Amino acid sequence: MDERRNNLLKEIVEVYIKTAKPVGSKALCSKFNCSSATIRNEMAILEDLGYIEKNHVSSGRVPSESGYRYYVEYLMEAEKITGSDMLKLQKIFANNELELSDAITKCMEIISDITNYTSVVLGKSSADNNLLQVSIIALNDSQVVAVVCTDKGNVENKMFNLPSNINVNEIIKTSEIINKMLVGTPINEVSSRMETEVKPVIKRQIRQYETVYNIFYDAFNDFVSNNSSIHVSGRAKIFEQPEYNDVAELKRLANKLEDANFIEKVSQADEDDENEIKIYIGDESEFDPNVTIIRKKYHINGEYGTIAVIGPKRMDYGRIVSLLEYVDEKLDSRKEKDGKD
Amino acid sequence: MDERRNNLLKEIVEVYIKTAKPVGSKALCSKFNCSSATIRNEMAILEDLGYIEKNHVSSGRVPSESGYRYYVEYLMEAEKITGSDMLKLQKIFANNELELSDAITKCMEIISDITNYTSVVLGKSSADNNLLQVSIIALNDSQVVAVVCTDKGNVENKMFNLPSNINVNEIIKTSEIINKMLVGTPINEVSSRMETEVKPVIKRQIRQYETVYNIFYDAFNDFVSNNSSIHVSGRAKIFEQPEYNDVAELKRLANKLEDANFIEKVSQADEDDENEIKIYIGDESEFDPNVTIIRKKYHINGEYGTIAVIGPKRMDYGRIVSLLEYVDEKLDSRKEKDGKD
DNA sequence: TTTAGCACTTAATCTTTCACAGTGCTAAAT
DNA sequence: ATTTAGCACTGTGAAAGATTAAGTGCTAAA
Repeated sequence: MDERRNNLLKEIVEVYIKTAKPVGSKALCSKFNCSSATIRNEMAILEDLGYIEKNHVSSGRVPSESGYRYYVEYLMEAEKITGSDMLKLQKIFANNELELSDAITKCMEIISDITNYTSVVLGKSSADNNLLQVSIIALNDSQVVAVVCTDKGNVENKMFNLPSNINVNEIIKTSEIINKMLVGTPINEVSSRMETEVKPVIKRQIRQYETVYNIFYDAFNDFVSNNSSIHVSGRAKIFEQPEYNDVAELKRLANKLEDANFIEKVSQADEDDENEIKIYIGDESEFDPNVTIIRKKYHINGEYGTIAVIGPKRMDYGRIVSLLEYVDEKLDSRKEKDGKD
Repeated sequence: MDERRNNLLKEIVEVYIKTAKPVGSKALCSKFNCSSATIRNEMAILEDLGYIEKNHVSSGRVPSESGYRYYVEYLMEAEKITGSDMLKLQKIFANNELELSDAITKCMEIISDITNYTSVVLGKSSADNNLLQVSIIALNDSQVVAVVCTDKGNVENKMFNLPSNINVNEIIKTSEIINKMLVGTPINEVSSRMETEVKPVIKRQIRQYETVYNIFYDAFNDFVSNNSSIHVSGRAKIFEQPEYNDVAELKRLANKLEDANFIEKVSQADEDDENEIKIYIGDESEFDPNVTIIRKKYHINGEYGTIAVIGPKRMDYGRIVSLLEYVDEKLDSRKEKDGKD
């Protein structure tokens, strides 16, 4: 891959990103000061290398999946966020009242808005949270609410109907035992410590210990499973992209975006590096062969999360990366200012 | 409108609902034991009356908005829920573990699934709830969580950063005052009683009373505004309907279903009768001229809500009504069994 | 290596044709 | 007074061809 060939591929990818139309040899002559025939020769080589494709024998070229991959890896220039993009996001961070997690959501809404891609915020509050206390609020003789609170201020609650043979006081007594034993325990370890350490203790002190135990066990489990928030913005925005100018394709994607485990697939960022923006092109996304997902982990105040943008493979990589970088940077600086974590 | 004409309109509507294709005169001959010419004569009259329409001069007839209206008002027969439909919903109510509000959501998911329409559950927990207690949980010297709990077991929480000149104990003291004064107050009246009754009291007893007051005021306000849940099922299901076999129409609806205030428009059920299933056809829906919304209010355990189904105007009115009736009935019986409310 | 030239390919668009499903109207039949 | 048969007419939709535009690959010369 000599320099001209690299530049040619770069140009093809970028023109295609901009126009969504296959790129022909003529269109590139002027840029490279040579004839269309020369370009064609080079294109033939790029095609042999698998970086570009033809839709049919006489069509212009379109980047292939590995073409995009090569582009983001070696050709894409670090793009600075544009002034107007920055301006729109700045407004959000200017407002210090906004809680950080709301600020993230708002940012992604705006990104979705200005780019016509779909964006996702997945927040997982449970990680890095330690149990602060579990309290019992009695509604009446037969109903109680268990409220679980962590040291990071995340709260989750669950209501229970008590069987008639269980007294509210026993529940409260149990909660006191748990508080004494488990304060400070990482929230996702609480369940197992309940089983191994707490259960034997309350077995001795509480009459109907099985039922009582289950109430608390359920409440903690609920915490871990419920305490994640999901925000999808602009589900319909992505349909504005010209690749979805087709009923079948449109329905297919609409269904996928609706699918319950869509979030899961989009945000399997567990293995992502904490500090890196990752790009998953087409099949790499494991969500849909025709989209690209760009995502970044974040970590503020004991809330782990992922922000992600979903667009066509022909998405504006440079712009999205610059936008996500900006958001991330702003979050970092706010985090420091708040002085927590 | 003599009987034959009524039956004719009924048949046209029902055939069109089933086939989504304009209904011609020939297709109805056998059903009415007369020639197509006779049917045509009658059709011309129905068209003059505004109940049916033609797409073009030589097409079959399609019900008009007022045709559908007339149909649901006078012609539609009370349909009994079909066995297979019932079976699918029964599974949900068989599971007594499920909380009622979850059961509703599940039901609507299933309805969306089996009918290919979109469904919505809007729950408003705040109505009919009375304040049980507000508790303060201190995370550290500068952060507290206010937990508001109602007698129906609805809990909402909000975290606050304390300014350095405010002591946690003052917050706790305030919470005790509030609890003493306001227990049992309907949750949506709490804000105003805070202003008129509580504020003067804490003004005397608490130093930085303005800031402290605002914390609680905000927490209560949050309760009222946050304590509504929205579930939309099968946003993409409705696209399977043949009327959305067109990119522009599909995008239009996708955008509307995405729109933030879509829920609001769909569920403006305030003026609906508590016990009646209401049908809003086309423009009547105030959401979109090309859809019908069928909805029903529900009211269980201090949770007001609305369930709604959104489909094309050509939706299966009888079936949806029977499904919603069934769900409502089951909710009622569960409500009695639980013995609350 | 590059380029001009040319034959060839395909998609896309437009036009024409044609059958079909349906209508409205008239005049005869019941 | 209704109902019906018959017929001319109309818009749709699918199929078939014609035409154009964009772009390619290859060859041979520069």
